[in-house]
Amino acid sequence: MAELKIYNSLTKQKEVFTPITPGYVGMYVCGPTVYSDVHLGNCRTFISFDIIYRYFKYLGYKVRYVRNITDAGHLEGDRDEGDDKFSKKARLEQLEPMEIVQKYTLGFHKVMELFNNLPPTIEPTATGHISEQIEMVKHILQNGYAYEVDGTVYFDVEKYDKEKPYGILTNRKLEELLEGTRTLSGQDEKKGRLDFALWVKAKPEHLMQWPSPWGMGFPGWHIECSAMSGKYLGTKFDIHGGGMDLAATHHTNEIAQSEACYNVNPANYWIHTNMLTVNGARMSKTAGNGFLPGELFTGSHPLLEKAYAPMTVRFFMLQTHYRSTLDFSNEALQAAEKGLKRLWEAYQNLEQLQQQAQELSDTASDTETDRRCRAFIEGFDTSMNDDFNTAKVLANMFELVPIINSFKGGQIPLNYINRATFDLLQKQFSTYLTDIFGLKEEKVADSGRLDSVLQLLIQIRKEARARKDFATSDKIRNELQREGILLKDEKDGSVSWNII
RNA sequence: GGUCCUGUGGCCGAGUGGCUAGGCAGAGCUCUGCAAAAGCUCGUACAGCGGUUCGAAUCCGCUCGGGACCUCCA
Repeated sequence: MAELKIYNSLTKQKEVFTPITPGYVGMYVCGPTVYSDVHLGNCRTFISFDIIYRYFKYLGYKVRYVRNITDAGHLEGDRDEGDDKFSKKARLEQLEPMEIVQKYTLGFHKVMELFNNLPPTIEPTATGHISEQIEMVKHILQNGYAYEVDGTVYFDVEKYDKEKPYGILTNRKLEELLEGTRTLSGQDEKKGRLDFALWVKAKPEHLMQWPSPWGMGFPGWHIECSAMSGKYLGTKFDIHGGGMDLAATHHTNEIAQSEACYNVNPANYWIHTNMLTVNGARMSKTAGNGFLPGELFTGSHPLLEKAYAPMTVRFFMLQTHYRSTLDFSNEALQAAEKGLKRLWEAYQNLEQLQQQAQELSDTASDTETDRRCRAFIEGFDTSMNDDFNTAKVLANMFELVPIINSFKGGQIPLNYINRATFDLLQKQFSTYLTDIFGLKEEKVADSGRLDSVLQLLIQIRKEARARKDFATSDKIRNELQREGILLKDEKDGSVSWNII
């Protein structure tokens, strides 16, 4: 197996991936908070990790992929008068908090399915792991890195930092962080300005609360990921992932919690995906510039000129490396749409050539073409092994497209390559497109009946052309085109059609 | 203010110290009754200024521009 290199945010360099247990990968990815619809930026992260998950499987690893659902009430701000997100939204919509959770969890799953993301192998919820979180808080208290104030438990960042660097993930010193912290309004029961809550005391009217050794309350912002990753992957596992925005606080605190509790950094490799931007600014819930997947698929967003299919968006994302920002625009999306279409046509051409390829011999009649094809195909794995460089794989695929199309169109004889090369080409083209990149062809509804109707029209047109009645033949083609159906006269005299 | 990232041809975007990614758009040609599709050919880009080097878009420094994080957010 070739070496896979992954950029590790912890060490700021690419490292060869070595699993803790040979043949197995444990991966934890921070999932969504289900109090509103996921926007496209969220989707980008989950699509990126879906590709990573799929690639590990392709490499033959058995992967345990854990992605949580955050459904426990977290404070809005760093003050105890803050409402929790779920009860706030619940009052707004006159629903129980768990109804909100259910609604948006289902919505999230639906979106993931539309993007053809594979489900994680375990999808734990924070509310389902309250006791695990309480246990972990107890441990941290016992180890002396936390303190309780009137039913709320805080993590003692300054004490922790004396023994282990707190800002290790984002390369920051405690003094710098302290300077950057804003002065908080209201009375502050925390000892240190950077201290964060592990457990929060709930007011009586608070809708989501659970009993604990410190009274009724709910878990803090970061403890759920620590508790659930520890439970399902062990206190030390291979990969922890999430969006870059989580590194500075959420992941920094996760590391501190695990170190304080188990004396380990939970993950060997930290992978952070970059942000999706709109007009150069980050897409986010609070900025209000978020695109909802639904708005994209229907084209109902004011900034969109038309609707884009889920697979177009997925492909669009694959054209950029996961650690680069990606800017969202109509032009870029339209380019992606056309590019993907071209890829699918080459893919179909390859399938059609299969019959002909049966007769290929073991020797290629043009070793140069054969060699080039092999080099491009072998480049797929090489590029993926270099920190999952999907953009480079696609570039190689596009290099192969004119070659494949020329086999089909007859510009290049198929026997320029040998049988083994053809088989490899077809196998890898298909594997990458569908299994690793997770792309699928958009279905045309009721194509069976439509096809027989079209075959009739194609036949009539053919007869018209035979007697040089081009007025009739062009009328058929033009009228169909107006209805969104494109006829193509192939080289061999046959006629094919597709939906524009 | 602090910590980082980034600036590539009309647009989107890979990228290794030397062998000019790729996509979209555009131009010409071939094929075609005409189209469409497909194929072929074409643009020699790397913010600016210095430096290191035989050689830099790629390394270093400075300047200018853009962005992220430091506050819930993938």
